[in-house]
Amino acid sequence: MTPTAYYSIHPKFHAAVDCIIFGFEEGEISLLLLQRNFEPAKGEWSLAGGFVEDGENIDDAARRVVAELTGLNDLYMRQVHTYGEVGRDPGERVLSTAYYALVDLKKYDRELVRAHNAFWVRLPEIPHLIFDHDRMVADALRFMRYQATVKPVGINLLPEEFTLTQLQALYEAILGEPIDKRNFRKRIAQMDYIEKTGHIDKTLSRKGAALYRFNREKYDGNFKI
Amino acid sequence: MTPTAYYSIHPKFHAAVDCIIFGFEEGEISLLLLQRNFEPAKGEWSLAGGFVEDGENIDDAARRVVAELTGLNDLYMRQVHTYGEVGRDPGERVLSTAYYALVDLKKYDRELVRAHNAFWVRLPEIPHLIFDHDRMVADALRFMRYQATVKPVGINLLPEEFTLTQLQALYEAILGEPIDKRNFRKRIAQMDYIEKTGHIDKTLSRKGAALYRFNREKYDGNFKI
DNA sequence: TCTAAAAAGTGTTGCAAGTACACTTTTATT
DNA sequence: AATAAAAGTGTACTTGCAACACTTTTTAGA
Repeated sequence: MTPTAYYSIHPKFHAAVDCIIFGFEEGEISLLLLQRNFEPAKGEWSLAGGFVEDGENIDDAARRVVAELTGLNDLYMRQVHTYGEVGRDPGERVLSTAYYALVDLKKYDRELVRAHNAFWVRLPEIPHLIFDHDRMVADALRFMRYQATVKPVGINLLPEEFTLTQLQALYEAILGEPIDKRNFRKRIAQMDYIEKTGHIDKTLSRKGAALYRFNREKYDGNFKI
Repeated sequence: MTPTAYYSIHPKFHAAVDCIIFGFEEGEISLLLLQRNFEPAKGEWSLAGGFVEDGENIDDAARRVVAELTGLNDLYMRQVHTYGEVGRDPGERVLSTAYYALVDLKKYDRELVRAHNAFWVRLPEIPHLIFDHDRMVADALRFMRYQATVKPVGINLLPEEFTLTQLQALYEAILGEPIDKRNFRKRIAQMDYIEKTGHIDKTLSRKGAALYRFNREKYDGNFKI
């Protein structure tokens, strides 16, 4: 068999990425959903998705989809799972790889979102989605919550310098449950990669709150060996 | 745009599954590797792989690849990750989803393995593999080891009734490090889904060892709520 | 200037889980 | 009867996690 025949006897498929784009603002997590204005499933709610293009890495395709919709680059983005059931897209056979991303709701491009017929929906109010997108969201949420207990997921959602109160609000939003303030601060104190800057933020409190910063070098260093 | 056009303007790709098939016997984990007798990369070592076919779920494709090579069905098998770098397969663009499986080295079909030019290689002796297969193995191993700390990965590798010594040997092989016998037995005793059968195994020891059984109903029940 | 309000900040105790560690019991074999 | 080989067993220490409430600081407004 020639090299070309080795490949060509096998079928090809559309490869999609579906992005579970979580937005964070004021202690709440939202999910970016699109109302489809095309078939199949026109009018129904779906995740932000797109097709992988020729010459495009699959991770880059996911980044592109998020950027096209929100104008945001350089996000925290992770692959969740690949869904390859035969009938999952009733239109044609499509293999879809799900990614989740976390974006700052203060920074996204409102025009782009509106132009795509997209809307931010708070987690408890998520409607039923098309195809297997409900399952994708559930899988992504579980994966993100697990990761948040292990690594500093979502630090990119905070300003460069942030207070511990802000950080706690972020984690409470991600995990979906309240955290004890003293225990939280104890845990953060053990992480040498979250360091006090010496600056004080007075905008959110009368007393003033110490500002902290995420030190990526120290964080990466913890896993080098 | 017609529904068909919506799909057809996008490219299609070959979809592969690559299987990290771990075999267990006598306290050691091996990996099933193939020496490729076709281009590209003829003569080099690779994972067991195959292409997803029309009308075939991707999970089923992975099961089929393992079955074609070992004759074994109904294994513990989990999706690890999808690799979609543009140049990962130098022949053509192929998106590959990696799965890991755990099989019993006493049960596989030797003829099938030989016919496929495949060999079991013990973990420390794994050679360099083609493409990004080295990374796949590393990812799968990390994933399996994490899972083994959380759930009873690999119970299917043991006989229906097994001794705690056998179970410990399995976990030591998976995790790649020795485990304290007393601590291990304490941990197992807390798992109500691993239950004593009342039978005694005398083949492996003079004193005789109590036989245990994995109770799937009790295990699944632990996560129903 | 005194008071009230709002957010930041701070320790201790108990419990559970994990880890380190070594000897006794049982029985088949010689 | 002695030996060998594997099974089986308990305690003390450490560590991480969870529960829990008051004080400090400062500004805004009376």
